[in-house]
Formats: sequence, structure tokens, C-alpha cells
Amino acid sequence: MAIVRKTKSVHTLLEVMKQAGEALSVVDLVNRLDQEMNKTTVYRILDRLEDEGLLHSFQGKDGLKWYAQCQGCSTEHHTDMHPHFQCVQCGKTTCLPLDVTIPKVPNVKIQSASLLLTGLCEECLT
Amino acid sequence: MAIVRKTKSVHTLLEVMKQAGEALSVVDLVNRLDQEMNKTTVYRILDRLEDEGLLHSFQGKDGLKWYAQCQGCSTEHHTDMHPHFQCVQCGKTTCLPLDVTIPKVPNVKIQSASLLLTGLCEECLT
DNA sequence: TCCTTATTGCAATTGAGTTGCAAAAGTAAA
DNA sequence: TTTACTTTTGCAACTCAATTGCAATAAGGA
Repeated sequence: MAIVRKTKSVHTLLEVMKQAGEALSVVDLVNRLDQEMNKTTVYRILDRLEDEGLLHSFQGKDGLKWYAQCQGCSTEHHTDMHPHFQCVQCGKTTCLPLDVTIPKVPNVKIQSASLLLTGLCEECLT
Repeated sequence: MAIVRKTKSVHTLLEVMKQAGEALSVVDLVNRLDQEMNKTTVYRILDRLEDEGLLHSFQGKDGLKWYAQCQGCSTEHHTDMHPHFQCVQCGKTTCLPLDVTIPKVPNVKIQSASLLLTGLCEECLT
């Protein structure tokens, strides 16, 4: 596996993720980092950080790719089996610290599961 | 809601879905129906059939949109809470006739859930 | 410093999905 | 069947997320 250097760009991107504190779509990240680095660079750094296990990705309802910081993930062991929640109104997207019960399916070997919940978040409910 | 006429194109598309007997990606459908109808027509018919509740759609692992025939769905009541399985090797994608236990999430209103399982199907395992 | 490898920017490209508009097909009433 | 109206379809152009090739730059080790 390629080594991910902690370049200035990598540091900046991770800082933005940390500040956000929730999942961000790649489109959003590209916009936020428009002054700091090229779009292509954002895509490539996200790729590498996911390989390293520092971030995990998932598909949003709209088909966009979203990234969030891993908690307890590593190259060896990706504990990205947690569900994600996306608010249909404001778009806010978060990792849910819940265990997903993966249903038993006969005759197949399940390698991964992704559960996306959509609805209204706390702010949009009130 | 607009009325979905059972035109020749609609009939052809439904026939292809029926023959397949499993979920098909829109890209696949467009290719299979290349001689019969235009790409745009495929997209529009799929939209309408989903509105009518004859088909349901979901996002595949790759971000592509997939469609499958509904069993017990209608305009009123979409029972598309079942999980889908996608084989990472051959791409075969199916509906799983299982009930998904949607986790309770405090302070939010869950409107829909989609669970995608990926792994190796029976054929690719042997 | 020199050499090698990894990273970045930029422009061009890919590909899924959408849109506008005119032509064609379907429906219903006379 | 003819007319008037509505829905559907084809086509071309377009949008936009994501990728690729290549040259330039930055980083690391000896």
C-alpha cells in the first residue's frame, strides 16, 4: 500500500473534516477547499485516507459520495458497519453509533453492509 | 398523479424486467433496450413505473441506480424496506425477502431506510 | 546535494442522468 | 372516422460528479 504523507493538503482536509464534526459530501468538501487545493487533489486525498482507514465513505441518498471520520477504523479492521442518517430537508448527514444487525442470508458470503436512514433531523423537526 | 399508459415501450420494459427476474441497473436496461427505445424513454418510464408502485429503485454500491419489480407495493404503500444484495464479483443484484429491523434513533423522524449488502453470491462462491 | 518517489494542478475526458422541444402516438368526443 | 386534445417518445444538447494523462512540484533518503 502506498504511504500517505501528511502533506499540507492532507492536514488541511483532515482539519476541515474535524471542524465539521459530521459527514461531508465530496462536492461540499471540494467547495470548502476551493481556495486551498484542486478538486482532483481532494478526490485523491480522500481515496488515500480511506485506504489508510482514517476516513470512511458511503453513498448518500442522492448518489453523491460522502465521507466521515472513522472512529476505531484501521487498514486492518474497518468498523464501518454503522448506519448513516441523512436529513431530507437540510441535508445534514451523520454517522449513527449503532450496531447494525446484518440479516443472515443463506448461500452467500456477506462482506459489507450499508444502511442509510433518511428522514428529518432534530432541527428540522421543530 | 399522471396516468401511466401501457404503451408498447412500457410493456417491453416490464417484460425485460420480468425475464431478468432480478434487479437491473438503469445502464443495463438502457443497453438491453437499445434497439427498442431511446435512453431518455427508459429513464422516464422507470420513473413513472416507480410512481405507480410497479417498480422500486435503490442505489447500488457503485452509485448506479437499480430497479426491481415490486412485490406487494402500490402507490399507497411501498414495502421497499427490504434489503438488497449485490455480488461484488459478477454484479448480480437481488431483493432479499427479509424484514429489516430499523434501529431506533432518538430525536429524529425516520422516513425510509435502505440496506445494501455486498459480498459473493452462490455462483461466485463455488 | 543528487536521485528517486509521491503529490499536486490543470485541462480534457468519461459517463450517468436530465432537459427542451418538436414529432408521433394514444384517447375521447362528435 | 375525423377532429381536438393530451401523453409519450426521440433526438440533441446539456449538467455535473468523478476520472485520467501528463507535466511540474514537493518530499525523503542516501
